[in-house]
Amino acid sequence: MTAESAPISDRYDPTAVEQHWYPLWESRGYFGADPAKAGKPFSIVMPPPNVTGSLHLGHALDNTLQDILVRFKRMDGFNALWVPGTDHAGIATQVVVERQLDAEGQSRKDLGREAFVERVWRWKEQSGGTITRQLRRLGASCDWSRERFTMDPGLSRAVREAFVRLYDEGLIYRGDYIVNWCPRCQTVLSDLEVEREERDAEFVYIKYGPLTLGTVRPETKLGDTGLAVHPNDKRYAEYVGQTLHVPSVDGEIDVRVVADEAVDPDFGTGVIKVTPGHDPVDFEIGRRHNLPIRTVIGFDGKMTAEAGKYAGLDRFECRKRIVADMQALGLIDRIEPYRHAVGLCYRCKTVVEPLVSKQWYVQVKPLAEVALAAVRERRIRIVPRSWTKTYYHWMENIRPWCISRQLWWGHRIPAWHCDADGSVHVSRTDLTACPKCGGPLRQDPDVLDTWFSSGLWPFSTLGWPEDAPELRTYYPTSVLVTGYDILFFWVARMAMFGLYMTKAVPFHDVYIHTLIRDAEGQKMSKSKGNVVDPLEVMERFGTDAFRFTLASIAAPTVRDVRISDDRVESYRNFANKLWNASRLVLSNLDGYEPGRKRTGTRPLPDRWIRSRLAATIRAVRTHLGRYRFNDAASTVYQFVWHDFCDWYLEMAKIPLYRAGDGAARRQAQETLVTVLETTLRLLHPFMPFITEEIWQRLPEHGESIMLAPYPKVGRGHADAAAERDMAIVMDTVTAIRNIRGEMRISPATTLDVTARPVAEHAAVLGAASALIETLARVRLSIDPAASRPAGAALAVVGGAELYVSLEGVVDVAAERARLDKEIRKVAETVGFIEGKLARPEFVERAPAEIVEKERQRLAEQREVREKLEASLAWIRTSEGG
RNA sequence: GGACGAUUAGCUCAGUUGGCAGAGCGCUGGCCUCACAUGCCAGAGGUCACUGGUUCAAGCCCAGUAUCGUCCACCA
Repeated sequence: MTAESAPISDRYDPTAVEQHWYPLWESRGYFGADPAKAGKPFSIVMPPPNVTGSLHLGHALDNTLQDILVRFKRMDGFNALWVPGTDHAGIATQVVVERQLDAEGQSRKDLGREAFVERVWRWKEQSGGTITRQLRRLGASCDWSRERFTMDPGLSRAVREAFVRLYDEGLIYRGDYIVNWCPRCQTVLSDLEVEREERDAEFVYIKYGPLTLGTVRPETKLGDTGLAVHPNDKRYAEYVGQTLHVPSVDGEIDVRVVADEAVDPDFGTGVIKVTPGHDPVDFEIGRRHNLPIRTVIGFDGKMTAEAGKYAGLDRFECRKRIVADMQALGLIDRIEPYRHAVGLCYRCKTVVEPLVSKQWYVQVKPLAEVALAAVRERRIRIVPRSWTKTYYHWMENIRPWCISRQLWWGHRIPAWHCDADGSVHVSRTDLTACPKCGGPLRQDPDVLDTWFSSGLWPFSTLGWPEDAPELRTYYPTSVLVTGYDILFFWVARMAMFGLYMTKAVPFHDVYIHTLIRDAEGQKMSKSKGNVVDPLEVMERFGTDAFRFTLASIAAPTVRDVRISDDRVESYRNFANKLWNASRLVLSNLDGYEPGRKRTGTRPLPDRWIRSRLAATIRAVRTHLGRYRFNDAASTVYQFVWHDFCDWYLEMAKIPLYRAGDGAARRQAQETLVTVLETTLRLLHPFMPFITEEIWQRLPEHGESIMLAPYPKVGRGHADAAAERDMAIVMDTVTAIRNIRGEMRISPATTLDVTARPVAEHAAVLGAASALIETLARVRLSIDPAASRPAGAALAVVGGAELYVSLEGVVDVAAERARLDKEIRKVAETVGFIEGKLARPEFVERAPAEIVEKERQRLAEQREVREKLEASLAWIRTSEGG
């Protein structure tokens, strides 16, 4: 495709462009990484989305940022790898399939384990491609040939390896403890999987013989095996050690009174009932004092046979009944309203029931210590730093991790039970006969917590436990990019497992980005109906605009961020701006000779824009290196729109459109092409599609912009003199335009302006007079000795006076108002600086350069004020006369 | 009960080591100027939540207050 082919539309049409380039990039293998290739390795593993999920804004942000980094590094000569993949998401996926079955009037039990798991695999095959297709739509340049799924054979092998190693070292064990049980999902949950929610409840004061105590869970009264008070509580000292026979709902019961530090004497009556079977605190108290466990609520959430006449009742139904019964028996002292936090299953929001059961645990304490040290010693760098404290706090207070789940979808625990001799065997390979007695074995029915396999992700995806070349080249990975919501779930687990399994950090940097909310600041959720669909946004505004929005939103210090159409729209306009700027360049290239070396010195605007470009490149590289995506995005935005389009293109039109001077024209063409081409490469990681499309239309281009080098800045690219001189020109133009605006003079009118420059600016203004004449629509004469013509407005720019002749007649009132305003502004500044310089402390203590700068500024501003005031006086006299 | 974050223009938000307050959108006025009206030019608009402190100098550092938000936590 060339500039000479079909006319280019004045509207950028993202859809066609995006559909064209992605498949081409992918099929040409640009995303593929080769461990044997040259270049310093740079690697990222994608946080694996749920295999059956679809793309939401969080994924879009997360993956856009990763893609920006990977495209940047790849262009910059690194051997860059981005591993994509998906997670089997045990409980989440199982819940979805169970709902499907439910709609068909079936349950997983009806199907049986094997058929159910088969069904989940089918669902995975069916919907599994959705999110990866959507990631392609987003432009994600990951190496799809290395796509992984947590239940792939290789990764499953890694899971077993990890499990066996931990078991062999005594860090995995099995035991009866109180757990968080979800009666709906029929599984245990880890502490992290329990959400807290404030709810209104009743605080019921129950009489236990001579003692009275408050509880929010009266139904667990049936499981009480003791009462507890604080050891120092004198009120109840006489009862400690006694066993009380007290009337209850079902005759008399025996409860032993114990003294335990866990009781807060100032809360309620200072007495608590101890139900070791249904409360974590009570469980611990029970253990300390050898109180028996009575389980009165079953795994189904209904009262057990132990509950006597309440057996079979739903636990909440039972609560109401038991309160009514106690009231009838006069066992209730009083009831108070009470607000407290209840634990909910993070998947289905069912109230979690604490129950005692036998589960598998990882003793993570020793792993956590190593993971803690890695962050403390900065071998893992968390960005922004403020998250390290949260990480420390969690790691320091870590408790055993319950890893077994009573689910069917997931990695089955590699442990086999022999019913004959009761032995348990953990193995990397499937066992069929008991190694001890030769008898039959059955595999443990439970599966592992999803996060167990995700915790291995950074190295399991690279071939671990094999000594794979990928692992040797790309591990430890360079950076992990994720939201703070899974800092504990995932990042902490990877840190622990990575260090334990591989003796190396799994990643050098962890970049924790913001979470996205809707325009009202609400958390997005399907139930609220406020979910912004990224695909719809891409459809409406284009992928590049969407990506740029996400990058501009990613400020490192921000926790939550909102997204609104306005913002995406403005970046859609930005893409369009770039498109049209390119159109201007491409349609003015006749006579341009690509290979030709430039001759002579460049004109000021060319030197200036090249210097600005260099500064922009430098800033973008710095910002990306610090994960300041928003700063990188806004820097390049400012450069493209304001420096390049608003100023340089307007200036370049002069040599471009003026016939005759071929050399000047070619010089402008060379700068236009160079700056545009470099800008496209600079922008490519943010806006991959439009940059490739335009780049391919340039007169000289390679195979793909993806393979082109990322812009670098050499010494000598910065041109301070050009920037300083251009500032004078730009200020002059702006000052004249300002007068034009204030006076309501049509832009079509050419004005006469006389400049009376200070000596050092005379040359600059002289050289740039054609520029100023065009940009400000004036006829400019420069005269160091000029005096003010009659009927001219005045502007003061950098020491120079500009007399803007207004067709001989100044709109006196307007000019006076304008001058008044200017003078007020300047006077304020003068006063401010004078005040500052008047204080001896400032002059004595502040650095000399700052004091000197202030002095200079004061002199300048005073001069400006004088000139403006003289002009105002002059106006007054002409007004009066 | 802890911890963390936020409070800056009408709105949404930047502000990296203290040295004259910034952007986008919106608003006002003028422009269909041969890349772009998804545009151009100009402009208005801030006691940087509050109170103290440190400093020659504070949006930024320190202490406290208020409001909002998030996470963690076994006061039943």
